[in-house]
Amino acid sequence: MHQEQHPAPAPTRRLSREAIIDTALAQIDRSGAQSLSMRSLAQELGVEAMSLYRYVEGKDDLLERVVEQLMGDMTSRLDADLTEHWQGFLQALANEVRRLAVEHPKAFPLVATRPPAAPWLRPPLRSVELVNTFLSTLLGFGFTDEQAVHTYRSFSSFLLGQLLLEASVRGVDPVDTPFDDADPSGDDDESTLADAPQVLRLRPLLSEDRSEAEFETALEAVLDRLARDLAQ
Amino acid sequence: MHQEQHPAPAPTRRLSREAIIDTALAQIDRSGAQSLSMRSLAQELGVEAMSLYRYVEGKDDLLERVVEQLMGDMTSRLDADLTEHWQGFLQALANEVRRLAVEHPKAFPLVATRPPAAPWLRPPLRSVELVNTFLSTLLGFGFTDEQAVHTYRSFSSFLLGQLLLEASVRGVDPVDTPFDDADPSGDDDESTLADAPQVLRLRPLLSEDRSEAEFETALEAVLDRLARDLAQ
DNA sequence: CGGGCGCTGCTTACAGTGTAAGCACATATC
DNA sequence: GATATGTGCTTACACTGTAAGCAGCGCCCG
Repeated sequence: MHQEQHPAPAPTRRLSREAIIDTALAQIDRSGAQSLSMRSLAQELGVEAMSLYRYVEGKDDLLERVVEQLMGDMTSRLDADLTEHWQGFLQALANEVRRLAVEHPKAFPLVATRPPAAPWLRPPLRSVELVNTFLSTLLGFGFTDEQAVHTYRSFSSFLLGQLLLEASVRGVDPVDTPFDDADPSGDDDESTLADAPQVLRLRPLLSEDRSEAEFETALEAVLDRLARDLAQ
Repeated sequence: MHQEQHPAPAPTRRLSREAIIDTALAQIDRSGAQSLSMRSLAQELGVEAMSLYRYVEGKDDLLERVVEQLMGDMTSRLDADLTEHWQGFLQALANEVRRLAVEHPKAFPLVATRPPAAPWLRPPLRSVELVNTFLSTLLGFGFTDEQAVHTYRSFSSFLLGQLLLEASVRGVDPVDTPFDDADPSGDDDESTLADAPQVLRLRPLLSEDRSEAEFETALEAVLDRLARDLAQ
């Protein structure tokens, strides 16, 4: 029904919702969500801005679609990832969401901070299917309603805090060459840190990127905690 | 030095950085950071938009100042709040930041998600002084450098996840009268939830606002975990 | 006291944003 | 071939942040 009948009608002249969303995501990955405009997006698609409105309700809708695309087949990947204990499920979910944050650090803030469609959709778990999978999986493992919901809450805020911070670290462009940044005397850091001796002293330690290891251990801590809560 | 010499020169005609920042915060509290514009802010101050630029570098700078104002005297309040054990300090800090999130739910996303000035400033702890107080307090309690930094990391992502979610729940305007929202048949919720039976079933449970209690118990969990880490 | 000077707020202007409304043309159908 | 349908373009408007320069006031100094 929706098939093309021409052998090769035009190079890329044909617009499509998918292409728009993909290009939008690409542009966000490249230069951040802030600098995405309907016009720049249209230009990259070789098209005029208003043409996009045939496929998308507006910018908000577009961003929502991008988020939807990112959450994408996470649900299916998790269904396939059947494990024997709930810890395995949560671990798989955590890794899945983290992969998203690491692969799209500039886009992750969208997933994390866009106003959720419904009050029970807690970022960064933004798809109803996914939340449903979450709840029914846990219920399947014998959780009570309260336990499942409590776990959902704990887990989402764990993911949000951990990954939003990690994404924001990974999201900054390496434009700031950390050495030789002109201005060798009144360095921005030094001046601000004048009366913050501990920060100054611990700066190298604070700047280390331990995010992967920290994520793992924090995840284990959360799982431990949940196990303890369940046992009690 | 900065004294006024006139008895009463004009009603409010005198602009000031403080007044600008306060009004900006008020406007954000009222209608969200999204809808704050230099022009609307100027109008509320009975002034033209460009006048603001005498006191503020630009909009980004303004928002940064608002954040600064919010973090405000938190450091001093914490210094006064000397406690005997590090748990007390972290508890006081947590409550302080949570108070901020609860009192300014619409402004808190700024604190939480604005790109931090330095990589070692992890939202929502956005002031160098505060971070310095954090570190030196913990060091004062006998923490090693690594332990202090680790605690700083754990604690900031705990606060971020927990409070960003709480603020986003509290931040939505009660415009959505939950009943009688026209459109009685194809309700947005029902339609989306058609194939998410668990979400549909648990909706009341999911919509409950347990944020204060959850915050307390999550905080205790984090403190327990940290205590365990330290002992080992 | 007068003349400059600096500060304050205003005016104008421009480039950029999201998007509403209607037009032109290519395509698909009868 | 005529007509309907959709696709992309054009134009337009209200709004954003902000650069540049100007008008008037109060202050200080000669």
